[in-house]
Amino acid sequence: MNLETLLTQKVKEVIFNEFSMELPAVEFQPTRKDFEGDITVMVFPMLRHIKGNPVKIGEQIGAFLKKEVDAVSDYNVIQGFLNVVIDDAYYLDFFNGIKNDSAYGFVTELGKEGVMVEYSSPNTNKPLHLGHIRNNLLGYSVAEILKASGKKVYKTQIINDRGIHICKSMLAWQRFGNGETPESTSLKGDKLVGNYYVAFDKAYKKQVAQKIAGGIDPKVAEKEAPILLEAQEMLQKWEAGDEQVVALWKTMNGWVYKGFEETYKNLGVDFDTLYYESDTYLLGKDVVTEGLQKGVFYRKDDGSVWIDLTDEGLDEKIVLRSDGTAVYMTQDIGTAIQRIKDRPDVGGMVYTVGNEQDYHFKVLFLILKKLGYEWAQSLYHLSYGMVDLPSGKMKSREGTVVDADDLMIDMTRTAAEISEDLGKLEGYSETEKQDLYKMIGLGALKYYILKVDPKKRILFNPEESVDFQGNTGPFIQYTYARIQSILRKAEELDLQDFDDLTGQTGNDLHGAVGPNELLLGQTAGLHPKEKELIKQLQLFPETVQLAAENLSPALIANYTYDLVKEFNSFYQQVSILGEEDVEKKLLRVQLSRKVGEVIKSAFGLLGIEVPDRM
RNA sequence: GGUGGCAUAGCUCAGCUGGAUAGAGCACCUGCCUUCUAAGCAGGCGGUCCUAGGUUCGAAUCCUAGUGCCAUCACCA
Repeated sequence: MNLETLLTQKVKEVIFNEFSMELPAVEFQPTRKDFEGDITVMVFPMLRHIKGNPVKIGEQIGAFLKKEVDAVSDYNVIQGFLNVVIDDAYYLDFFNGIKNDSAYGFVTELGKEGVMVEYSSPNTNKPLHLGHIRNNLLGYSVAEILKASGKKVYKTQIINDRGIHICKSMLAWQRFGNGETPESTSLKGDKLVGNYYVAFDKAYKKQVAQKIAGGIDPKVAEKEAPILLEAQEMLQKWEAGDEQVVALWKTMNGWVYKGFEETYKNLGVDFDTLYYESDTYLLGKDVVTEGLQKGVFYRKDDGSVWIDLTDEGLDEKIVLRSDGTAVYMTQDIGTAIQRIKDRPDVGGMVYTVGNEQDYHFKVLFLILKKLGYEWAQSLYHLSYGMVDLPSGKMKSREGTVVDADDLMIDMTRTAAEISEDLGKLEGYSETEKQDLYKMIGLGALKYYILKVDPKKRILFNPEESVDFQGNTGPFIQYTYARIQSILRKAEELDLQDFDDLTGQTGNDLHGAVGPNELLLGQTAGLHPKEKELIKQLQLFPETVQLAAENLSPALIANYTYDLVKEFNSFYQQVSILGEEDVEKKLLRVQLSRKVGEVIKSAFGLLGIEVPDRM
């Protein structure tokens, strides 16, 4: 039984004995470092149910716990805080119970019901940028966390592969491209297409300026620029299935997909199923027609279809244009329904989309609820803050975006410079080194982004490089590498001694003392740092669950940082391999190994790899 | 204007369902590498938790109002 549950029972028991009162709950918190003890029982909240002096009540409870609970070795009361000292044996026992559990912290029996996590969902007219990186890292990580918490997860995205923005790039390429291809220019396909998106905007602005100079009203000029009209015409042709336009569209999208694939691969994210807007944009229409009959929607005189959400404190929202074409909302309705059809085991969905679309998703979920879909109540918008530059918002048309590929290259380069300065990679081949630099560079970037609460905006200053010291990815990777170094030496030193480190049964060196009784009979006790480490390890499973409930990788990042800080302090203060007492040495090596495993597991949830050396 | 989010050290951020003297990192200052990797450890400096009320034994945390920043309210996505 979990210690807190046991203590809760016992506290309730003593209160019932003394006051004939059934406490609804008992509150705990970890004891602050400045006081003696491990777990603190809060007496104040009990005063609502029973009358008395908090110090006295604390004393009564403390005495009872010490007498009745083996794990409680002592206690002290300060004000309304009952600090309980937990016996080393309890912690050792706990550690022995988890040390060989390779999936520690994870729920390995997945539930029947699946959850679909959507992320990335880019437009195919320009390359991915820093904003997409945050989106991708969050989506990937949340999917991994949900999986670890016991959910069956499908990663997906909706690729916005059609629309006027795509036509703009296509038209500009036709106009100014001279038949350029990724091959002929050695450019990534998404970059090439993105260039033409910018080229379109340039030409468009020029035309608008000319018209305004010619005395035309700016608003009219913006709508009537010839190149824009042409793009709109192209969209109509695309919708009509014009062969040439569709062929060009396929070609250019193909270039973009290849480029995206490379970026995703470098970033280390993946997907289980893909949805394309061009396949799904018509789906929602039928649903809207149905909803119209059911009275969920209504038609205005001009033929457009709307939903009235004023009862919910929202506005009216359009779901179909007067010309019968679909809007974004129409398509999202269709896509959601299609996904549940495709995967009947899916009971909920998580949409990883920036907070600028909060309203859109509020409306979408409401519509699906009103349409009577039960699963609509299990839809979540993982709404995250924008990534801003010191100059403000990133704008692709103005070229102020931080490109995803460039950023990854920069980070890798910085990691390489630092590593070379430190010069600890003797014996590594050039490819091994490059792999490591990338691992560290991306570790820094990913951690930097994921440690921040998703809903908060991030200010990214390209002038200041992401740190590699302190609360950073590389710091945690470094600690992992240190641990691996210890484990390598431990094996070299005395393989026999550490047999059970690798999970093999091996011969028991210590005669009657089995691994689960390690140190239990000893008087020496645990070093305070060892105890703190075990306590921190204890928190991992609940942290995974909490992160899953809150869809927050930041909780995992912060947990890992605390664990690693604790380990480094331990590492500095006690000798591991230099310890003479064999049992202590063995415990310390095992502790180190477990910390390493948890770092690896936790970072895996963030999509960050860990190195054996660095 | 309506709605939603955010506001904590010079900077970047933690602070779980209200609990003890509000914590980290960066930056700045001081120590520690002939001993398991110094991308580290130990310590110092640094706070009107946006403001004003309220609830409570107790508020950075909950409620109300205000201020500031951001987003959104399009037959855009």
